Amino acid sequence: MSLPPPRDPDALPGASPPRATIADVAREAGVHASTVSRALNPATRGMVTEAVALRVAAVADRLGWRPSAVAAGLRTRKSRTIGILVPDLINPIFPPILHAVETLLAAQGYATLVANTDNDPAREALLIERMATHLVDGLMLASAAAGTGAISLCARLGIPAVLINRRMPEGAGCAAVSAVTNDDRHGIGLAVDHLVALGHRRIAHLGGPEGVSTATDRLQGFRDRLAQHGLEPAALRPAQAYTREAGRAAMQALLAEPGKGFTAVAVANDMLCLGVYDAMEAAGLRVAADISVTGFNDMPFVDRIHPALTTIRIQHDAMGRQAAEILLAEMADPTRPRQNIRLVPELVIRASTAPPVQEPACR
Amino acid sequence: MSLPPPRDPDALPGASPPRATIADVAREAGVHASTVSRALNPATRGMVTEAVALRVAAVADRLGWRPSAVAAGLRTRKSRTIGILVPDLINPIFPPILHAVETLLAAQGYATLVANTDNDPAREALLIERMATHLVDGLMLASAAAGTGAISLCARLGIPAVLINRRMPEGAGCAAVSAVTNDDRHGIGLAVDHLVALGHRRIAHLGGPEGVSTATDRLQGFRDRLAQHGLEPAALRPAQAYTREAGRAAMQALLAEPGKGFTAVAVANDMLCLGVYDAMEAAGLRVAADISVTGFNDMPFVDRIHPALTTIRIQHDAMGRQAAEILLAEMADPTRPRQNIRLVPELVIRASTAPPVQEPACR
DNA sequence: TTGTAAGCGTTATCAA
DNA sequence: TTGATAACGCTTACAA
Repeated sequence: MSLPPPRDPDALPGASPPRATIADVAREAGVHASTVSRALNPATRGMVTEAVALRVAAVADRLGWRPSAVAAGLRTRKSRTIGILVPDLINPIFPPILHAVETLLAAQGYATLVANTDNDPAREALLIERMATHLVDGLMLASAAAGTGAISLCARLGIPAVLINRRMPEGAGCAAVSAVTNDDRHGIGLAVDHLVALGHRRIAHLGGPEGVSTATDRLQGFRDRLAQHGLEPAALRPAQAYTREAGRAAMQALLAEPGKGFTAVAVANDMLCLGVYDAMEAAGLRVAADISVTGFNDMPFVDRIHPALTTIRIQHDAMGRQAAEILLAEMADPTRPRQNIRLVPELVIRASTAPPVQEPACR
Repeated sequence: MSLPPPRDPDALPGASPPRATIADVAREAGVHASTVSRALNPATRGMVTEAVALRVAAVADRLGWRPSAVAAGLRTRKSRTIGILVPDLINPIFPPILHAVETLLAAQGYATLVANTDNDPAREALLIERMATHLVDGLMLASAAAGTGAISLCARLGIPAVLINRRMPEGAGCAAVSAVTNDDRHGIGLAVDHLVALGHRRIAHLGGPEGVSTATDRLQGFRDRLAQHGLEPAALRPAQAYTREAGRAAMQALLAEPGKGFTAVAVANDMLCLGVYDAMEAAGLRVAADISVTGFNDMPFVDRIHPALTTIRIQHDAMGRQAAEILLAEMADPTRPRQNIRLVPELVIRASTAPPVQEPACR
């Protein structure tokens, strides 16, 4: 690639020269604009003589021509842009997913538009509308809580969409949209198995916010696996959100419940666990020694918290990558059958779980 | 807002009805398209009679009209889109910045295009070109290593840009681009003061990758403050990158250096500290008890690692917000003087620092 | 293989 | 205040 032509030295700083257009290249190369378009577009290069293609490319290069995705998009109704909505970028499980998504899309020539919904359905709808305005070719929703209209909004707007780490409730039009999630039921089951194997019999569940599919699945998986061991939940409590603060509050409430002694708590996600640690510290209880704690996600650095968290490792990367691949495939062929991918999680045993004490520390 | 017209029940799934355009609205409302444009664009609404504005709005609403940012962008050469380049989304200091940026920009009606450079200058250049293709109105660079052509590329492309958490080296055309950074020299100085106050005299520095402005500034700040205390660095070592693994490797090297006993190490960032902890554990050394460690950034959850990290808290939010504000201001007025904002960091004392032992654990 | 011409949806300029 | 017209930069039937 050569440099663009030297700038007019008299130009105001900030006032850059007008970009070369296809018409400019056409004039310089002595061919028609449509020929330039064909020569410069990799998909249509074959329609043009090798010699012409070379000459046009050289001229384009010399003039510093850059394609205008905007002009092309107006004509083709495609922006080569994909939007991704996340509930909360601060939650460490999303950056790895976003990283995987962006990397895969960039390799395919797509730009990635990111927005935070902050768990606000109204904001989510607004952002989807805005993305539609920008003519995104597809949308990845890591934010759609079951029951909100995000998915039907996408359908109305004619935007292909896939869900990441969220899925539609069973039966509620599952087939309408593809989803890539963890096998949350299986995952929480691994935690239950581990706790039971350690000897725990009185196990509580600190769940995610109600209505979120990950929370629902993990709760259900918890109950089912416990039942398979012939046990009942010692206590159940949803957190208000997947935040450290909500985890602290929920754990405090759990500890305060009368007559609900438990020796272990299976928590719906790692972020909540940080709050659980906070609440236990405040209550003078030791993690593992007094109450065993399991997390979910194996988010970065939980191997370095104290005590290191026993948790369920999910496949962040695969999640982002697969969702992006499915979206691209469905964009290319809208009749393609929808997919419901469940990635298999794995148990990571660290130091936050131990055999139970004889007397429940919390009763 | 009312619903768009019901879809044709015979339409293929995925084949949504063509979106209403301004021309459609004009026909239905019995006015000319340009009038519709004026009525619907908040900036020009005043040019049109109240009655007409109302009628047009009603029709637009009924037809489910949405503006096409693409068409408008082609005409106005503005996309209402801002790009942000980050070196590594996985590094936890970036999500909060990105969150702040996206929130502020969304409130101003801008969409945010995100891309990862993975610290690769070639990739960075490519992504900037691609963003130019998408006609971004401005660019936020959290990735520009001093010396790479990113800034001059933006200038050539005529894209307003600001740096976040990075700045141009002194004298190297500082004035050309605004930057929002931490006062890194002051920040590392706080760590040095704290260690000296604890009684440390043999203090090492584990720095960031060479050529990165944060690394340069922190190194310089370390030396300067140490000199003010009448001390020499006990040892200096740059990490290859701001990663846990690079931190581990650099700490191993530091521990292996002959005759360089030190009782404390001021590390250039928290991520590196995780590796420092790893290396110390592997070497059978205790953080704080044997060697005190300070970090930089106060990234999420370092209060929960063991021992809790003494570090320098930076203003992530303010950084993203201010950078976005400056960018918007410079987009509005390109002649606006460039700004070089340095945010003031603060020392957070936790458990990774303690008075030195008499005999250096590492000599 | 190349040229012609129309059009994507919006906004800006000019005239009425 | 509103209407007519052109233009933004590119793609794509269709014609040559």
